[in-house]
Amino acid sequence: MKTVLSKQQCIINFIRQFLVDSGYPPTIRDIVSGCGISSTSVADYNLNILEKKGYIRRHREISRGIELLSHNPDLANLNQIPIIGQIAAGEPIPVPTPDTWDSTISAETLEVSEGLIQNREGIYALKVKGLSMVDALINDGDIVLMQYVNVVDNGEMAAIWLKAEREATLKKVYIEPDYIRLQPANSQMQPIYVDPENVEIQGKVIAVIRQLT
Amino acid sequence: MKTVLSKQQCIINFIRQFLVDSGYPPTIRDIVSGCGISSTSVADYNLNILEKKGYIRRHREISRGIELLSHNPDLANLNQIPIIGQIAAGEPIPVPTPDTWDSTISAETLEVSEGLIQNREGIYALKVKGLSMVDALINDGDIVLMQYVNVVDNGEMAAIWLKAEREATLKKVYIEPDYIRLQPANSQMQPIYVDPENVEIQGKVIAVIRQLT
DNA sequence: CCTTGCAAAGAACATCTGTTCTATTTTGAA
DNA sequence: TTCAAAATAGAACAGATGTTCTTTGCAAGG
Repeated sequence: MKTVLSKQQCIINFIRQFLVDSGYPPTIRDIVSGCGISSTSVADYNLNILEKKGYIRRHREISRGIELLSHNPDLANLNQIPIIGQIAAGEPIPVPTPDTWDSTISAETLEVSEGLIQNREGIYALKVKGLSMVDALINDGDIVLMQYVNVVDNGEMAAIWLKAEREATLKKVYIEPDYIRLQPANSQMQPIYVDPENVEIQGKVIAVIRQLT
Repeated sequence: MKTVLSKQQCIINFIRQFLVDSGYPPTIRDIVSGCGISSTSVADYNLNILEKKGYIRRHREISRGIELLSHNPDLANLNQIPIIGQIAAGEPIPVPTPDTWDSTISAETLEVSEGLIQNREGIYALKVKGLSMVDALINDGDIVLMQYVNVVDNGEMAAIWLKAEREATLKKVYIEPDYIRLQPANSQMQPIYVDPENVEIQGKVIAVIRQLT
């Protein structure tokens, strides 16, 4: 199997990894050996192209003067999100209210990078139990990242508790004159319409994470 | 009158600031001029003390080999995964060539916590384009975390390239005596059976991440 | 076929940069 | 004060490292 990554992409990745590992940028010769390049001039050549394309900035005449422009890893921050329970059809959704928030103790937590949850408050996670959400493209065992809210904008995916049916589900919510339309995320499925009185919004979905073995 | 900041304190601050400003660590002579020190040997002398005290790590014989230890533990368990392209039915699975480079590669990366990818090698990510993977519970715009492999265990979800159909797809793969069974992740869907000759495995799916607004 | 331009190899070069050595000054305790 | 340790100066050295130049291979276009 031949090399899958193009030379320039390999260089970018290598610099990024080197930076994380070492705390300082690589030399041209580090890149040469790290990316299997044959000559320093080839690395130099490609670095110039990468600079022209805007991926890096080079500081001439300065050793290790390669600055990665795309991303500042220092800003990356991991957040511990509590997995406070599971969501399944026919079971109540265990949502923490702001006052009970602090006392919530959860066994599991999820590590999420800052990018997924941008400065948002009231984030928690639920584990999906059962196959009742497949129409929302959510499988058994998936983790849904949630944000605690009372109201949602039209079209946002939210955790809904249908009082009459005693059923929890994840759907896109559209508020229309006489009823609320719950649209599955799967475009091949039909929406369902429910009485606003019957709906209780428990939070909106920020992200879905499915981990396979 | 004495300087308020001790020399060593000044050095630490200078290194930190220099790193933020430049993206690479300072040389000893940068420190000399930045902290008003009179000789490189003095800077060297104090850097050694700082290393002994545990504030920095020095990499000998390496230019700019000064690593600030204070902020690094957070970075340790965060990984930058390159999003190297997109996967869609009817398009080749992106093996980045110089032309796909410009349009797709981007310096786009995904920050993933160590837990999601446990010490695995050859991890990359693809963005799913189109609705052709809904039977695998994967939506338009989802990110799939992939690992390069040639063979997969029975039941693992993998990126498949069907040569005859010229179609890329994500399915669970089961190798059976005379054919390969491709099972959608969605249990409501039927499997398809294909000739082993027609199948090219491009990598297996480690995780699916769907980010909603 | 020839030309042109991109990409790559390899080597030589200039200088950037950490290290080291010795001499000198300052500090702090006895 | 006196002396030893700590800290500072300055310079020279050796190795690390970016740059540049020439040559070569290859593919596209005329």
